[in-house]
Amino acid sequence: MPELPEVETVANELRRSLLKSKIEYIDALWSKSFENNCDIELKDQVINSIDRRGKYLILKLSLSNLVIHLRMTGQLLYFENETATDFDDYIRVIIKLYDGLLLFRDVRKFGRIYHVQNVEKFLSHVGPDALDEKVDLSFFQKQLSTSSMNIKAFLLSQRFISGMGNIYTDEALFASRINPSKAANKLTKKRAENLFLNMRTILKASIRNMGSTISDYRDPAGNRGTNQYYFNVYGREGLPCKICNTNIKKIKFAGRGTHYCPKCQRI
DNA sequence: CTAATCACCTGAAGGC
DNA sequence: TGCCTTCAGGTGATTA
Repeated sequence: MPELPEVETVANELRRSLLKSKIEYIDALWSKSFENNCDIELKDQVINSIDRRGKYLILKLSLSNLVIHLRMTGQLLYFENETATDFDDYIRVIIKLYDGLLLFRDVRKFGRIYHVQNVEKFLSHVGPDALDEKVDLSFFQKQLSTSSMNIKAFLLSQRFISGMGNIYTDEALFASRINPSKAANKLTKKRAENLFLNMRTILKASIRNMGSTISDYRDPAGNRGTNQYYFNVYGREGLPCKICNTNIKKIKFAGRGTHYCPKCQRI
């Protein structure tokens, strides 16, 4: 479900309500949804800051950290005091605060809340965030040059840079007129630069639109995003390309549904 | 190293 | 109505 812009929206929303809140207890209704990798007591720890790296949310506590990945259908729902109204069958973890309630709702049970001591170590396999200032054009080009993977799998892997998912990868490749099967290390300098700029523009625009809601995504207040109204290829199979009028194609590629314009994105 | 497939889960949608 | 298949904003392990 959520990619970088959606997780960023969740982080921004949580910062309004969660900072300085103190944890009373955490109750995992579905045990796999909460992974405790750290012996430190959670009770009475204060949420000091909320960060994001790629699609991971990071709640920094007084002594340890909660790292959250929403995967496909995860949602964080916040209720001030105890006015929780949607305690449905899909609530997997209850994070009870002294002044509120944070519910982790997740239909497909893929999402996780990890309790960890060392975030850097825990996320050592994840590349820097796509919008991190240290990911500049030269860093991006250097990453591209290290891999012969196709560009779609490269962007989805999270290893080189993190935060791009299926939607924004398809959109960024279309905007850059790059075929998904192109090898990362074979992109021309010009195409690589285009991709870098389009990727950032598309991610930032979606953040301004509070993310994209296809079906499940909601922010902590239950709001939908509106960025789905601006897709150029995702979910537009059979519809005319907005540039050249050719029908947008959908194929299975890199294990995912992949949308592209066969004319604008020739191999 | 890359690429493909399965596994983890549930629900919605389409075909018959 | 119901059964069966396929698909879904993700990722990690395993196998070629």
